[in-house]
Amino acid sequence: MDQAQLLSRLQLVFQEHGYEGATLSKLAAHSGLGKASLYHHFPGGKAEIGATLLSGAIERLEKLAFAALRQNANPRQRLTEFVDGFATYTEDGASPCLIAAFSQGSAWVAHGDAVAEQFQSWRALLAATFQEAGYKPRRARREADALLGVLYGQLLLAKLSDDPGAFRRSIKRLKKSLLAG
Amino acid sequence: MDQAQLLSRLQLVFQEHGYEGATLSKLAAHSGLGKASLYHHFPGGKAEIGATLLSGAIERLEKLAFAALRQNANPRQRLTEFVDGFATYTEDGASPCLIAAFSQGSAWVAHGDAVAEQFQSWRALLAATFQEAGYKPRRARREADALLGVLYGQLLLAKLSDDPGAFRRSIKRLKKSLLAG
DNA sequence: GTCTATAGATCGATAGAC
DNA sequence: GTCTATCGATCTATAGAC
Repeated sequence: MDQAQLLSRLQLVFQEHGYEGATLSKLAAHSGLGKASLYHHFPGGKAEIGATLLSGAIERLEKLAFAALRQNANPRQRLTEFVDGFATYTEDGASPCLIAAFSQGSAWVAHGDAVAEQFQSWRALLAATFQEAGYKPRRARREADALLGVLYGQLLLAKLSDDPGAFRRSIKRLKKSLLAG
Repeated sequence: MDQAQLLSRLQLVFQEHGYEGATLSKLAAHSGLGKASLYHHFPGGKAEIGATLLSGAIERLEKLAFAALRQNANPRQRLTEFVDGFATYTEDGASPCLIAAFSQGSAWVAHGDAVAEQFQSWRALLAATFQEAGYKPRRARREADALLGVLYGQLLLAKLSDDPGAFRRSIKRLKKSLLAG
């Protein structure tokens, strides 16, 4: 099994149980490795596994979604590409995404600063793009917050309603309203 | 300390750490009671504490928010009252709300059916109200999903961005667009 | 109704064989 | 690089004094 596949299996455990609920026993069982093998790959134990997954998720979300906002296309085009990228990001099994799972309890204490900084940077980038699209600064920030809120909210909604299609439908809606508004 | 205050303190622990991360030691420490005392009040242990809090949260959300949708006012008026009620519900310290905290891991397995049924019922009620407001059935369901998604998403966003005001601002936005759209 | 003390299971983490 | 065996800490839950 290669590294990417191992990380993917470990990530599922964190997403399913949250950071504190993802015990080493569960991580070992779902990865097919013994506990000691996990410590061979991640000497820092559970905290290092979590940090590796979290930074990987941030990197992937940056590359798939937010990078589109830094390109040269017109602002509304960039925004719809961002939404598409976010949808792609969620397709590798990231139902309620890993970053949300890490926003609770001791995971937040351990890794929260890095997440919070990255998040604020993304938030500012998105607001700047709305501003380029013609919104005044204040309004642009609120549009950015609203868009982020919808994206995260729909992820949770898809799980609560046990309806994966709900997320895809809301993505289509979002793109339409972005192009229209 | 009365029962309501005890439940409120216990709820904070579940919201902070998620269901699996809310250990009896933390629950005892934050409630100011010993572990054995908790078992006196909740013979079923952690599972009963969780179930009590969850059904209380569902009841409160029904009463404060969704009940408004069952009244006789015109549909758009009911919808804005629903949004107001949802905002009120979140003010008793329910940052990312308890129901969201229970949507992970073993809490979902233990209490998920009750949550899922209640949630689908709420979702249908909200869709019906949008339908009364003039939307066709399909469109009404999507408006309902979008609204629920925004509400839940903004809760998470307020935590990630460490900006409680963001939620309040998005509520104002939502009401305006509901009245306009 | 609350406490201390503790049982038995499981936790994160390590040692050492292969 | 993976395993079994095991450590001390912490977990859920209980017993019994007050």
